[in-house]
Amino acid sequence: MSCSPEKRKLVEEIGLHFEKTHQLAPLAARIYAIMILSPKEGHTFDEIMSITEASKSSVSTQLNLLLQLKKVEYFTKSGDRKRYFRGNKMYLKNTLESYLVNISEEIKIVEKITTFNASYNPEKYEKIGKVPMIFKEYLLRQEENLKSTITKISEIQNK
Amino acid sequence: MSCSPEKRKLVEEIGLHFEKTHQLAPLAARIYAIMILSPKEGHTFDEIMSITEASKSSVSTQLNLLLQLKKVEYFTKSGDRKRYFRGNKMYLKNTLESYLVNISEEIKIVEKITTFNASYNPEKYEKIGKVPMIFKEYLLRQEENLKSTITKISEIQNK
DNA sequence: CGTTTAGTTCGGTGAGTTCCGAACTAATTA
DNA sequence: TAATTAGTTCGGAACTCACCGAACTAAACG
Repeated sequence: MSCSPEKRKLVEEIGLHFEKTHQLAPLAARIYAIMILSPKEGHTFDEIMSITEASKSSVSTQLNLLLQLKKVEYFTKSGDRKRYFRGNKMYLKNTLESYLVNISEEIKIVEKITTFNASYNPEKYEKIGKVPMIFKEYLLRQEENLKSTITKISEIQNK
Repeated sequence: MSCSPEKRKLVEEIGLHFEKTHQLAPLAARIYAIMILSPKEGHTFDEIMSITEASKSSVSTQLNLLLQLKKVEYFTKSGDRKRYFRGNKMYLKNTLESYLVNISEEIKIVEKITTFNASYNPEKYEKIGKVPMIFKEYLLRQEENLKSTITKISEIQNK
């Protein structure tokens, strides 16, 4: 049984974080946390059940969701009917790519707001001045930061 | 009555965005969107009711929530019993500051994961190599970007 | 063949959320 | 003083969500 109290505590904490940042149900977030904390060897379905203390059906549903989202993958061992689940090796890259989508959405929203204000509230728009522009510049820098980080990670993982 | 079909559509769209990014109920998110699209003049309670087509009680509850979160503020006009609601002038700065909190949390989480893996899974940790380090560098750059943007906005708004 | 293993699928259930109407309050006006 | 205005508060209806148990399937084993 591979679960120290320390790991259990970390699973709880990282789970809470993943619930927010990846918009996952509590159980899915905890399963994902378990995967991240065991980078290579993989866990069986039963191990996940016993660590999370959740039911078979819940583990099945949430695990399939994580597989579908490509946050988790599995491998098999010959002469062993079980599947071994682990975090997708590209999980950090995938995380960054989803951040990139969010940033692009936010840039579009900011553009729509400034366009609207410029044409419908020109006099008020003048008063707000440079703030939306500075915000957009911030978003563009962040987009750049994300893109270059994704490239760096890809270079390492594809070699 | 200050509500073109274009504005209504934008309110819907930005509302959906705010629901996710600010974790607000649909109605609260729409009210906040209305405030952002009218930077200065302010809307009365009744205007908000008629734009959102929501009930008095719902508008009251969600508006008070937004006031409490300092996303919205109000002013009054002498000889007029109504309150005029508008987006908090510091809303972009406040938004960025909440991002900053999230980034700091994420940095802590990444540190905990790498520490855990370094001590409990040293051999696997070796194989993942530089990826978590690159991720942390990305987060630190983003933190820096946020901090300098907040400073810029403060300089403009405090003068 | 019957049984075990490794899951999946279905029909709830309990908790939480979002919104509403109705009754209320507190200040203002006629 | 009665009525209006500008909200607030309360109780509940309708809905969603996360999870569960029980019954199921499909492959492998004895």
